Amino acid sequence: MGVAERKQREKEARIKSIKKSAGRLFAKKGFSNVSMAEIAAAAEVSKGALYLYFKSKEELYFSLIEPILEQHHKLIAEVIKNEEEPPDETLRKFFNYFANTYPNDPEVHQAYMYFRAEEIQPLFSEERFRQVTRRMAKNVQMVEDVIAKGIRQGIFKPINPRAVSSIVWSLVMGILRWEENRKYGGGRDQLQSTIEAAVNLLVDGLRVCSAEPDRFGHESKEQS
Amino acid sequence: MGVAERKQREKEARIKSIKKSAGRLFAKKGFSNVSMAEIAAAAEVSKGALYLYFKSKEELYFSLIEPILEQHHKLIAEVIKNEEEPPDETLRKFFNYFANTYPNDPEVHQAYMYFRAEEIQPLFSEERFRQVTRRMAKNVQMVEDVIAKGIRQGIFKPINPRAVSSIVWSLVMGILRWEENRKYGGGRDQLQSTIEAAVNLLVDGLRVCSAEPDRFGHESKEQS
Amino acid sequence: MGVAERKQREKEARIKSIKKSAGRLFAKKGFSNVSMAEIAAAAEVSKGALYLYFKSKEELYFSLIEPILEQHHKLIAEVIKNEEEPPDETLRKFFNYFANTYPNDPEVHQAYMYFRAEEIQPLFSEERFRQVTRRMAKNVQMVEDVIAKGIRQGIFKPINPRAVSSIVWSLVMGILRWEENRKYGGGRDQLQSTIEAAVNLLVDGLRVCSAEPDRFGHESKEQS
Amino acid sequence: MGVAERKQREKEARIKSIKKSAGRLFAKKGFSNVSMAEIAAAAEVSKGALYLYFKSKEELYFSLIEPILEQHHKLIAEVIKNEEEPPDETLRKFFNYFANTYPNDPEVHQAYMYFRAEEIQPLFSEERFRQVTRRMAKNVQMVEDVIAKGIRQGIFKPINPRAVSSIVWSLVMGILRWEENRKYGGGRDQLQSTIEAAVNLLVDGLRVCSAEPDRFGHESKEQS
DNA sequence: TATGAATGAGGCTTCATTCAT
DNA sequence: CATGAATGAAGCCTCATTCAT
Repeated sequence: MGVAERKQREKEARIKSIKKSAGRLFAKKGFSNVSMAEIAAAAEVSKGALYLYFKSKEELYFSLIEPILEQHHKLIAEVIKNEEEPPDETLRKFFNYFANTYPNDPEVHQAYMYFRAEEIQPLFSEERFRQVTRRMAKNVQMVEDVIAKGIRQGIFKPINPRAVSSIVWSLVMGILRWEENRKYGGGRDQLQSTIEAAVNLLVDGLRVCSAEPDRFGHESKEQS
Repeated sequence: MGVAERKQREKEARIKSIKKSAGRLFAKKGFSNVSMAEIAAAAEVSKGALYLYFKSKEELYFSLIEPILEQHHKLIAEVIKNEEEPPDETLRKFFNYFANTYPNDPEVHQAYMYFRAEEIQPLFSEERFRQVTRRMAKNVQMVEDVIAKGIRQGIFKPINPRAVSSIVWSLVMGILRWEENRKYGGGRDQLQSTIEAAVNLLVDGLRVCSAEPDRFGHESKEQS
Repeated sequence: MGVAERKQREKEARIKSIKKSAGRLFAKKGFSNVSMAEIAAAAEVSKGALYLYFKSKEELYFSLIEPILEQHHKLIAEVIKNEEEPPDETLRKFFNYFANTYPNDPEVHQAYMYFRAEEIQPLFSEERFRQVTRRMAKNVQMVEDVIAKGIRQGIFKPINPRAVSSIVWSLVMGILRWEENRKYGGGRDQLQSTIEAAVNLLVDGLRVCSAEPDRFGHESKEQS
Repeated sequence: MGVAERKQREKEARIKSIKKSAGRLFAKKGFSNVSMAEIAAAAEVSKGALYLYFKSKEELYFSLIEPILEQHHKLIAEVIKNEEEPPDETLRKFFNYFANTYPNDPEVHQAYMYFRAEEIQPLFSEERFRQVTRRMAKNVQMVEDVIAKGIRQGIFKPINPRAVSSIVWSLVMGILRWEENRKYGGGRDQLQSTIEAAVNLLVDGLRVCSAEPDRFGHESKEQS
């Protein structure tokens, strides 16, 4: 029994190690520029071992993408269900979610960011591809809902919520990518502060900029 | 002489054709998923001809990246030198620059977007790589200067200009990518409107949100 | 012009050389036991060159099988159209066809003999597979027709022509294989004489033999 | 003791099961297209267990071939020793032996049919290879002896007995293969009837046929 | 004794690059 | 200059075999 458990643990550790290495590499160099041999070497397993756990390179990639999409979905769903919460707060949480989870698993997040429809589609089975895009679409929809709620509540200006959702996702993904490049270039890690600045700008931009002086004072406190 | 000139013209046309085809393909499928044979076929030249004009696949890629960086640099330099122009207007122009030029040459812009330090570095000579990153750094610096000017002029809130510059670039790059994926997925092309919405949000977010009602009225006109 | 022609000739020579080597190897070791690297080495070309002329290993194999099937078909068709010719003579020609052509191109014939439905099917496209089996069926049919004619003419005993066709093909293929094995084992080449003996036995066995009614009656009892 | 016996029995059952599965698979797909994993799964043992009983894949294959050769040898020896029996009857028995035993164990017989000198030699140790070929040669010799006896007895025409032996073996092997392919193609199983038709034809062809001298003369001219 | 995870050699195929024409 | 056939390294994947348990 103890043996079986240990084996199970070891197996899981191995899978995790492979995923970690693969995620790092995919994130660093993109899907096609990473060879299975490279991944195997990074994970310190044999080439063959990769295929013990993942049917193919695509499967491995997918196994990295999929849980992130799932995770995002859940997170946002959770937040959105909180009807009490002001939408700007929700947005802040959304951004912070990335700022907080990204550093724990940057590689995997990046592999997701690196998802490019036109590059990936020919490599994946149609079903897999659709599965990913559908999930992504849902995630976008949820942000859209937050924005729409804000508009209904009169907190946000009446802007096309779908456009804002695109902007929000573009902004987050863009920043993650940007900061990663910066870090790689030797710059300091400023993900947290950049994300924070971004969400502040965004929320300020979205907000119905009030006429009352004290409102402004209140806002400037938040932004500082 | 006339012959020599014609030959020269033909040569240039050929190079242009190759670049166009290569740009389109790189943008569509990424660097590694495009073969030289594909590019040659698209440009209607022989594989060998590619190597007459470009030392390698990397060189060809670089030849696409480089002028864009140069172009960006010049454009922003131009704008920035216009000391009279309000910085928010400058930002608007910056975003519009992408919205306007991208559709003309989406391939090349995208090839630039795909430039990711860690992916590209192993493919390029160290010198080339440094050249590109240096150029990019300059571009970032120029946006930073615009923001700084806005802050000095009291038009923008006092936010770390470097952070804002990162955000601006992240946002633009993120949107281009995002919209490309959306387009590929069969969605309508909404690059123009998304960019416009984004810059409006950004400028509103940056602006010192005034207490005067009419200022607000003025702003909302711009945004609508 | 001369250059183009020479190139064409060289190309054809190369293809022929590849086919020759491939045929020899397939015949010797079967489809799956031969590697493309082996074929390339035997043909003294690079691995890549194989793919200049053949899309895949299967395609190469098919290119060896197909013309033989075609050839057989034509030959038998020709013979059969000769309505004047006694069927036993036709059979003799059929056997001699193999005895005569096999030594010129033993490898290719063997690659054909080596065709095994269950081994090949999973490796080939459904269409290719059907194409081959259909052609084979036609070839069998033609021999059947010869036998049927002989029976109608009263030259052959009334035996199920389809069974005889199977036997004829089995016999020819069996002998080619058998003799090849013998030759490989160091034995003398006796293909010609074996084939001749076989066809003599076969024709004698088929022929309405005895003049005496009761002898025939006796035989037919045995055969029924 | 009882335990030891049971273990022994279990072990033998296991070996038998492995051989059965392996034979079936080899027959269906050929030597190289069958993986050890496949065999293990079919036999419901672990991959490792295969190597407990067989040193290698080749050894396993050999263990299937060898007893058949042995069996053939014994059977024919038995038959031949029956000096009383008319040789045509012996031939009939020989053919029937295949027709009767093949369906019980088609896999193993086929694995034997696939034995082709040039394919197998590189896979086996020299000693093993020689062992198999020697055994086969003996088998051929025995058929030859039957034919020779028939000729001596005046029952068969005076034809080269060695040639006839080759033909007999070629015919049997050819038919087994042919019928297997037919069956795979969806056709009805006609092994029994085909074998019977074949032996009838063969015996008729071999037999000193006509009562009239000139008929025989005519024939013998053809055959010589 | 039995297992099956792990290994790594080797198979098919693609493709950047060269070079004879 | 231009071509495209040829090369061979490298990529993905399979599988016979081993070995720790």
